[in-house]
Amino acid sequence: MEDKREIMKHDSVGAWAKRLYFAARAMMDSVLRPYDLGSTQWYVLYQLANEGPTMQRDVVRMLRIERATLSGIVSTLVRKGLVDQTLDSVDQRQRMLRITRSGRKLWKELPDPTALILAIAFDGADPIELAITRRVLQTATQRLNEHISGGNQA
Amino acid sequence: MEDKREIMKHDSVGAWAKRLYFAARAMMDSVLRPYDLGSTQWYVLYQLANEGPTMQRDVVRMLRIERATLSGIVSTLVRKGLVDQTLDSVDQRQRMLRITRSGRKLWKELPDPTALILAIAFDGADPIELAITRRVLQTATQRLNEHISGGNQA
DNA sequence: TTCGATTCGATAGCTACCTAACAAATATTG
DNA sequence: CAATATTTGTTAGGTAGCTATCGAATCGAA
Repeated sequence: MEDKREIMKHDSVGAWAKRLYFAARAMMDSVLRPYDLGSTQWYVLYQLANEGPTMQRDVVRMLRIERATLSGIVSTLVRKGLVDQTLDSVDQRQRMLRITRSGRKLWKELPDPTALILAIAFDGADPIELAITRRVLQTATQRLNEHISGGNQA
Repeated sequence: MEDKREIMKHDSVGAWAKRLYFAARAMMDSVLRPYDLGSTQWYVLYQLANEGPTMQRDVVRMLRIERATLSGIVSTLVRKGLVDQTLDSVDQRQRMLRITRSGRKLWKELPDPTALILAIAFDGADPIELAITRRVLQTATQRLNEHISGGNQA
């Protein structure tokens, strides 16, 4: 009764990609839990703390998530008082996101969970093998994405 | 303004693992959408159709998800009439899951989305590179998981 | 200039994951 | 045997993703 299939079969690359993603998420969540922050909330804060005020729609592009997803995350951050969201004066459709004072204060206390994950997961790994892995994953991802857009549009 | 960080930095292995997982999920979802089934629901059906009735807690182990997560998925499948859930006669804590007649009927119409994903993503890829990739991902996952259990318990 | 298309954000409703807390059943142990 | 511990499943509440749809603002083109 051994385990067989998660996303895709057996112990395929796909199954391991999923497991790595979940392990990394678990680590990130456990680092951020004391601060009551989710992982994507952290990314938004990172952006605003390091690059300054950003249009909401640019954050969508950078994080590669849907507008609707970010909309919820932003409203959570606003509710917590970490971010504020104002109408852009030129284009009234767009919203400008800006970290608040208390957001910046929290940000200063925060560890960088991504650095920790990188260190634990890949420290000492062979750079060549890492490069191969990256390329294999990237190629597979591209193929799937092309198939989805191609198949649905043509 | 290029994209920087998803889970972990830049175009790290971790970031690509996440992207591959989401691309595969998107493909799986799009194949299953006409049948009104989610990906994990499909895995549960797969198990019950191919291995026969299974204890709920064994499904938890095989799918590597939390009891609470499966609980919700099972109740969805029961609501749809695809699976039934009965008390075990010996151990009244446990529930036995069994595919229903209409579940089996649906199962016969269903394509295998995992085969499709494997074909699109990895067909023609170098087996050696795939093996390397699998090993890199596996090692990284193990390291993260060890760190989580180790760090929290010791 | 007006009418239609596009863009941006919000909302509703869904899947899939998680933790925490609880109740019931069973196992263990003093 | 009784008290305690463990196992199993559910519920509540949270995060993170998605699609579909809507309304408001803006842009373009006839």
